[in-house]
Amino acid sequence: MAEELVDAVDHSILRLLREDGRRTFSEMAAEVGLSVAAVKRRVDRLRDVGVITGFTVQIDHSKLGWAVEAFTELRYLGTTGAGEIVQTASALPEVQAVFTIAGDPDALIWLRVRDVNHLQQAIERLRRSGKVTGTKTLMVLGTWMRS
Amino acid sequence: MAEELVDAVDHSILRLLREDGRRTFSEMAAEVGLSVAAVKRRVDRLRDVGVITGFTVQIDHSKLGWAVEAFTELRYLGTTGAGEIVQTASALPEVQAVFTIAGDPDALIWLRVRDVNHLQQAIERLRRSGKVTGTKTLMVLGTWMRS
DNA sequence: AGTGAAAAGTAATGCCA
DNA sequence: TGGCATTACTTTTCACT
Repeated sequence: MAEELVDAVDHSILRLLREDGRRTFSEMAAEVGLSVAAVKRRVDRLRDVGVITGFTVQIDHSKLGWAVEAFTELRYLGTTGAGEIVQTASALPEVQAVFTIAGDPDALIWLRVRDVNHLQQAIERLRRSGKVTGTKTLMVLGTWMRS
Repeated sequence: MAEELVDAVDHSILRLLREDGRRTFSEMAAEVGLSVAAVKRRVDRLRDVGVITGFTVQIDHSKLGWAVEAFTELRYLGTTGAGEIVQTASALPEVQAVFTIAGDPDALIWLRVRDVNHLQQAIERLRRSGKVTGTKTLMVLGTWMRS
């Protein structure tokens, strides 16, 4: 058995950074009971090994006028590869995420749009952008996300 | 027409923070051509008006041993309210997000689990946790997320 | 709204246990 | 790996435009 990649202190640091990605090293150091330098070294290491892939801001998109969310299940021609699905779908600015799926459907697309009219346009562009054979769209009424 | 909540400079700042949520004010100030104090004031304001809801770290969960993702579509008894759906589903630690849906299904649950065995356990707990009448699970093979 | 400068706090680095 | 001390930056605040 190899040494574990992430110990309990690392998990505490990750939890603190999930709650507030701009927490200072000194604040985290006080919480986990290490020095500032030790915490920085752990965070640097977590980035190096790829556990931490980045930091980002959380945005309320409805306040920016993109109030409607939906998921679209896509079915593709049997010859279509996962890479091709991601490439064509992610080209649309309305596409927030692309999940390729085992079985039926072939992909699940997370869309964020201004309104229902905009949703229709986005779905139509999705349909035309690849070898899409069918779609089913789920309109999101409410969202809860962890953290 | 009211004054716009977010102008072009704010959008630039948001883009910079989406790319790296720990960017310094001085770095952003240089990018957008304002003083450090002006950028800080805008970020503070974006938080105050609720456009920015927080900052967080992006994590590669597969490196932490949670390698499997899935979406489960849930159908509930007709009497079940959206609040109840979110409350019961979000109680499971495997649940990453809950989307309540217009029509059929009633909810879409984003799950993150260690392995397929763990997925089965999570789905069984979901089924028993509320007035669930049916489920359909989509296994995620690959994920692409914007930014 | 924005600027510039001072004060306080934080990050980054090197050296030693 | 972690602690400590030093230096360089960054954040924060405030008076002024």
